[in-house]
Amino acid sequence: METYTIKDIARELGISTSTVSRALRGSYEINAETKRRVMECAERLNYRPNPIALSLKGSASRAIGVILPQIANYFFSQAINGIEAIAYNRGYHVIIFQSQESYEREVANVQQAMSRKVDGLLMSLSSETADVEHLQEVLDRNVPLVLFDRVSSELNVTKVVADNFGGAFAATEHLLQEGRRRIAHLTIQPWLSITQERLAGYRAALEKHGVEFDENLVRYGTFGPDEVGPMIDELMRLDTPPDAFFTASDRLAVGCLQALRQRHLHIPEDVSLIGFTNLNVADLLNPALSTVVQPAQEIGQLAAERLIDQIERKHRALPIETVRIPTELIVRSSTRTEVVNQ
Amino acid sequence: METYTIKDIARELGISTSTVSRALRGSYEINAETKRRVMECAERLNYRPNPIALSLKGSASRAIGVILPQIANYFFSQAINGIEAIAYNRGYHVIIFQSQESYEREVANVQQAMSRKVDGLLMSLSSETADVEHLQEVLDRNVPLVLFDRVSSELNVTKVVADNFGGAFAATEHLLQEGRRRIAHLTIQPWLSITQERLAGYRAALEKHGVEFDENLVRYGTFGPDEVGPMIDELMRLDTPPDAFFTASDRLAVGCLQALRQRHLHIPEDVSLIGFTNLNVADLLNPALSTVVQPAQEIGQLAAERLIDQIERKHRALPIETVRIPTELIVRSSTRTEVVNQ
DNA sequence: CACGTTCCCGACATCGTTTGCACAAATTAA
DNA sequence: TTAATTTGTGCAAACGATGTCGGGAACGTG
Repeated sequence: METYTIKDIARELGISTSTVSRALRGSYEINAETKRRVMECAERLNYRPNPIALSLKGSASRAIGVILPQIANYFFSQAINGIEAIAYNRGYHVIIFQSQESYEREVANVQQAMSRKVDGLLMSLSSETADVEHLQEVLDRNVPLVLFDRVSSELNVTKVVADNFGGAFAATEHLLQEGRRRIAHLTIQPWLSITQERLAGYRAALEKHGVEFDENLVRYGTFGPDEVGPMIDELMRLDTPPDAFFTASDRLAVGCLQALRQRHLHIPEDVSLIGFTNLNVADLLNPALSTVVQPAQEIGQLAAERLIDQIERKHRALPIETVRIPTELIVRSSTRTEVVNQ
Repeated sequence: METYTIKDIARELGISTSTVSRALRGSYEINAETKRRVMECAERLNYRPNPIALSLKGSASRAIGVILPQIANYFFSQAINGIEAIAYNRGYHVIIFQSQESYEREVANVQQAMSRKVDGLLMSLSSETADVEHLQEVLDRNVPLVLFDRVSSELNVTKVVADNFGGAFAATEHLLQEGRRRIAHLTIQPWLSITQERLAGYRAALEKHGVEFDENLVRYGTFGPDEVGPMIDELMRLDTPPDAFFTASDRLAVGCLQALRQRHLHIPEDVSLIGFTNLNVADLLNPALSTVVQPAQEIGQLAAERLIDQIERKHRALPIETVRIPTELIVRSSTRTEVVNQ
């Protein structure tokens, strides 16, 4: 099958390309009969407008760019599903870029997306991203931008996030109610919004229950597969070692579970463990992992909806707001000291 | 920051756009001094060529398209990582499309990718895809195409796959050596290449060990979350019910584990279970899941390498071949009848 | 009959870049 | 000195689609 252009239709019908163009987009100033013939011919040749040419002209590309740290991550892959679902329904294509947690690549991705003329951008910041100049440029160019999950307070745009404070508060309070007092918090880079909010929730719960905050129990990092173990060893060597772990990400929760088991620390007898995760096999783990679940798919959906709303009503600026979606605490064996039914 | 074009440079320097264009790409027919001035100016304005315009011209876009069933899948997300790594090293951008296991969307994705002028296409077929006409078109347009994992025998292109036969053979033989005789095989759509190869490996192992093949023990399907349970009930009601399950995908392995546990069937005492999966938490499950591991990342890498080789040596056609990568059998508690050390 | 409208439609410029060709100036050869 | 060649540069077309003009035909109105 060839690719036909508006010219082929014009030649076939012996009319000009402008007429074809207008007929195709149903302009009122084209004769109904001409329109019909053009439509028929386009149908017959299986004509598809060339989006590249359209983009060159500066019109809408009906594509939205999604830039996020990495796809191989339960939270993000589910968020993408949410985004795709909405975008598809509203007639947009989704182009996905991974920053691989690298600032440099994030900047390159933004440039790619801009120069491929996406109609809008959906982003979750890389963990290396400290300044947001590259996003300021996006705004300067008047390209709609919505941030989700990993957002920046320096940017005045619509954001969609989970209720990180509430989730962390609930998790910590749950551990406290189970009688834990030395709760370690393993989390990611300190400058990320989600890190700060979760830490705040953790501290608030401690305070409410009269447990003193001990910064020795909080660890930040990227935590590759081999780093979790040593860090746990370090924590367990403290004068009063932790009796519970609250981790702030998927990878940390799994890495922590693995490391604790390798060290023959029993969960939840010796220490209990709760994660902030979207792992869909959390209940099949050994022991079943208590988690704070973030509605990843819903976050993706809402972010996509806001973005497309902005794209389509570009004239009348939509209000900028931060949408905060509740999280859910699911208690399983890894934090339950009573009899376990599984 | 504005976006500058070749015209701006030309105006700034009082020369023509053609000269700028040629200077930028280092044409031998441009004065060294002119070149230097152009380079300096481009540098100063932070000039970036507009890829859209380049694509319109029909030249390389330095982007490759990846079309696969879904991202939220351990195998595919790891494969994407492999693809990204290679593409990035060789200076290509990756544009990802999900077919969501829908033929219709796969076709739309192919069209999108073609009209966005990707330099090549990497694909894993949706489970609905029975004919490959839409891919024939890709070849007709002379766009390099490499298939991975879910491939079609009807297409004469380079393919990168796991050794599905060998993996299934090893898994089945392992179960037989553990004394199992009624091995159920839960698999996906029968027309997919991977399904057929795995089934063949399964049969070959049975045959080698003198166990008769019973087609009642083989089930095909898409298996949504609620379908695995009823199917297991059905199998367990057979005159001689299965004493082992061999599943052909990530989702099936997890779904099966969940369903078996809900039914209080003990693993591996009552039935044993082995999966064909890339689940990175397989060893943390309860019980730890034996698996045939496919080197997903390596498959992605090899596929990307082959594709880029083809793109860059388009003139001299590279040999078409099928690369088959060995799988690895990892035995864990879910199939081990002896004492379990986990 | 002259002029204004309306209705359809085509010519042409445009977006940013590459490229074939022409052409002037400078250099070399005869 | 004249002709031929080389060197460096600009003009214009092309890619596919849109949009601004403006023009021809048919009609109505004074």
